[in-house]
Amino acid sequence: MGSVWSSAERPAYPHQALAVVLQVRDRRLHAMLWQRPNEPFAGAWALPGGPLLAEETLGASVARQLSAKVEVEVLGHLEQLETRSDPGRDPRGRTVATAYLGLIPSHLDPALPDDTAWHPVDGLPATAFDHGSIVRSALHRLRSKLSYTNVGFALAPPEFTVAELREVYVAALGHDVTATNLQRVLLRRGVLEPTGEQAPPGRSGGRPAALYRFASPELEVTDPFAVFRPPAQRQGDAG
Amino acid sequence: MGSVWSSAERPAYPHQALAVVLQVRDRRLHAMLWQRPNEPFAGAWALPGGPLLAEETLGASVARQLSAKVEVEVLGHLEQLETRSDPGRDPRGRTVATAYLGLIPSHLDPALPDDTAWHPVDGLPATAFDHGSIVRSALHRLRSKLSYTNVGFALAPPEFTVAELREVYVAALGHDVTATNLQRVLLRRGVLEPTGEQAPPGRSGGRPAALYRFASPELEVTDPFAVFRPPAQRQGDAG
DNA sequence: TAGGTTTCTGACTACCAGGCGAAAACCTCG
DNA sequence: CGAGGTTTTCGCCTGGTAGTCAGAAACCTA
Repeated sequence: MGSVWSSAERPAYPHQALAVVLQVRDRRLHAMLWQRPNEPFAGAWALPGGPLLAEETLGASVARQLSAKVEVEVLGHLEQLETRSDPGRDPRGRTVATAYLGLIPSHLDPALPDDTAWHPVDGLPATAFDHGSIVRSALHRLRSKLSYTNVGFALAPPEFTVAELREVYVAALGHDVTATNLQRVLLRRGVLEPTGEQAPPGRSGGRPAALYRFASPELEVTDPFAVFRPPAQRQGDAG
Repeated sequence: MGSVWSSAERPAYPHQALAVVLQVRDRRLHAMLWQRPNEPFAGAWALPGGPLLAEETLGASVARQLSAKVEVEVLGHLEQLETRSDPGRDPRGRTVATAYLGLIPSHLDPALPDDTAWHPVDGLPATAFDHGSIVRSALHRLRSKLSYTNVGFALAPPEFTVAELREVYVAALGHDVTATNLQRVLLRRGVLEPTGEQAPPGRSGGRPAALYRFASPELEVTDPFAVFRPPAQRQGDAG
């Protein structure tokens, strides 16, 4: 890197920004994919994305590419995931691709182009390139972060009942979660707070639910657990 | 991406693979840096790395670049960290860089080239490009992973006493850790196991310490905590 | 007003991390 | 050979947090 490289020694590669956009729809977690009309992988489903342009960062690029599919304003969260560099990942020629993870709150239903659709993440159709494996990486990242951060805010509407939030978590995590425990854990951590309002009484009766919101619309990590923490930081140390 | 791009529409960029190589040396966590002889940033310290070649993956590239500094065999762990794409990150022209995190066990002392040296991570010298911020990212990643994975195996010798392991953790985490708690936590999780042997009695007396090893030389994540886990996975549920 | 449905709250259990002190096992010195 | 010092190990206690369950609360419909 310190040396001066001739152009022969500094090969350059087209670089793509890809996005795994996830949303809970109809109680299931979906990924946004578009269907390729041409070879290679004609008919297969691919992640939205495209070339990194000369003057933009990868973050700006992925936002720009996504704006061709949905209004970027619907994205509740966007973070870099990983970079794929297998020389054979695109049969047309070498490209490097950096994937991002994007999340859309469940109450939105943005219009999509004709070639683009939502697919449940369990049971994806045939995918192009290495995009199937990238979606699995994104899934893993999301499920981990749901446990020790407040990313949930990016999947849930601005205000919600505990029952609604539970549906989001069940769909995203892929397994059952009890409403009682979800509420208590998130309240104790301080990531959830009551709005003071009540949801309109249900169609089928029952006690009206209280409304909650996420305390911070920023991503915060609640330390995984208190293991190996400096002694002074603990709380209940009177003796 | 589905369309065919002309070369004007598919700009290409030199791509670097960088490595943040960390090791605990003399009870402090150090990063491996080399000093740039030329502009830009002449005299400043930079991460080892270099250009991604035509037929290699980023992982292979970073290993190849590192082999110019140390024998790659000393690396106990290597994982992708993040990709930097700021168009202005290199004043000579745009490059994209993918950083990796590498770890070397504390009992090794590989020979380094003359321009390369270890620097304590708290108190780095002037760094080139965005490399200082990349080191901070690596630090954050390492410290998180020490809490909920067994990456410690990549920083510690193959066999060690609890006191020795404690020194590694104290250096890497940057704060104190009690030997008692460290031993109990790691044993309970099953990431540590006794070898059955004893360390040679100390120079200054004292009870000889038992030797331990990491149970698995593979990276394993011990679930951060049991939050939002499926009900059936719990153990002591008799009623 | 009675019965059904949904939500909320509190109590109980299990598990895990942190801290402390005593006991164990070794050394050196007198 | 015993006393004192040093280091490690082990057990006990505390506090915090997650999971489960049952009952109370609050609404609807009939």
